[in-house]
Amino acid sequence: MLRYALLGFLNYHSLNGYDLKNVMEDSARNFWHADLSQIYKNLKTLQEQGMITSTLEMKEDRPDRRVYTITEAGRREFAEWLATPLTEITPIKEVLLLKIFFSAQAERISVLTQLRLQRELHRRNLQRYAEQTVSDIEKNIQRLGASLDDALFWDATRRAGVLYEEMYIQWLDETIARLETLSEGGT
Amino acid sequence: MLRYALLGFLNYHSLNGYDLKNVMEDSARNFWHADLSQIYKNLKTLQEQGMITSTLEMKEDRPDRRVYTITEAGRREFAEWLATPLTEITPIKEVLLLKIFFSAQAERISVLTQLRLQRELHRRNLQRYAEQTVSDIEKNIQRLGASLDDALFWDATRRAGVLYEEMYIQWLDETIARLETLSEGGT
DNA sequence: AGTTACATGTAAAACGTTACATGATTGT
DNA sequence: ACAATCATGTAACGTTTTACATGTAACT
Repeated sequence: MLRYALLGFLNYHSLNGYDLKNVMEDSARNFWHADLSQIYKNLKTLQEQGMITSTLEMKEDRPDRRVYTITEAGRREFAEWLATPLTEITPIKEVLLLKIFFSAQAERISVLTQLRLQRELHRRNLQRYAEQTVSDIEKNIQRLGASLDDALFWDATRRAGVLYEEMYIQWLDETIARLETLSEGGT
Repeated sequence: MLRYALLGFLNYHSLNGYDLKNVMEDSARNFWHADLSQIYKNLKTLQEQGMITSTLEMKEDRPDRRVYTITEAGRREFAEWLATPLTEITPIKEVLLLKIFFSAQAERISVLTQLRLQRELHRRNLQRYAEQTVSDIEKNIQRLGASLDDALFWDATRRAGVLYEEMYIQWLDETIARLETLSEGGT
């Protein structure tokens, strides 16, 4: 899957591995992430498959950069992926829910502490997504040389992040409240 | 992570690999999943580490079953995991959002079709979670020999599934509406 | 006649994370 | 002084998926 993310970004603009990582983190961190070594490995594979080419830029004061450019074959593969509908839902793996599922066996106070900690983390995340306004998206448009059309879709993914965090916080509040009510009477 | 899911279920009741898979699918599919071969491999590792033991039950008409039982060391490791707070949020990887992010480059109609297909899939999922009532949870309580306390936490994870799907459908509706409005004027 | 349920596993490939190695420049 | 930014990569490890292998019994 990562290969398509990389092809997608390179389809706007030629970039090196390090910058790809940063661009991804700035624009897609609420629905996709990859660490640097994974990105480098994928770039190597994509080049071997002829989807991208690279040139080494020599720098005197800074480290050399290997800049990747998408090929025609790469554009075709990417366009094909874009046009192929997903026939399934992305399955979720949510560690907190796994823990909560088994938490009848844990100390009630410990569970509450953990839920409150997660609430704080999600609250911060929500704030970040909510503050990421149109001007931030415009910054990315310039950096990648994208069009105004892109802004619409990018904002839709940002909006998904906001809704997700709002939903998550609502669930945490509900669950915390239920546990607090229980604790009043018993242990 | 899967190891803790397996230990958690075995903490209620001894089970074989095949049944673990089914129990997991029935009770945890909205936040965790694993395929059979992965489960078998993890069970092997857990046994090597002394967290579980196994006995082979010979059957005449059906295949033999290897039934796993949690050890004291296993219970300790599981309890420790339960008590350790998560200091981070589980990062999301959502393929649909990755596609939408790049969809300015796709046919508008194709994007709409894909969003509508996902809406139908999420609608079905929501229905399933909403219909999974208290009686279903009671079934699982009996199957695993769990307590009524567990029902509270299991219902909380079910509720998380409902909220997630409602949120997802809301986002799809919003995004579809935005694209439809755009299409009225232009291409 | 074909599929699903029951049941366990191996092998290979794909995907992802963590640790290590290197080293200059810029900001606090 | 210390941390962060810039920059690329390898090695080892860990996780997950897919394909293969085997075989009976019950259901449609």
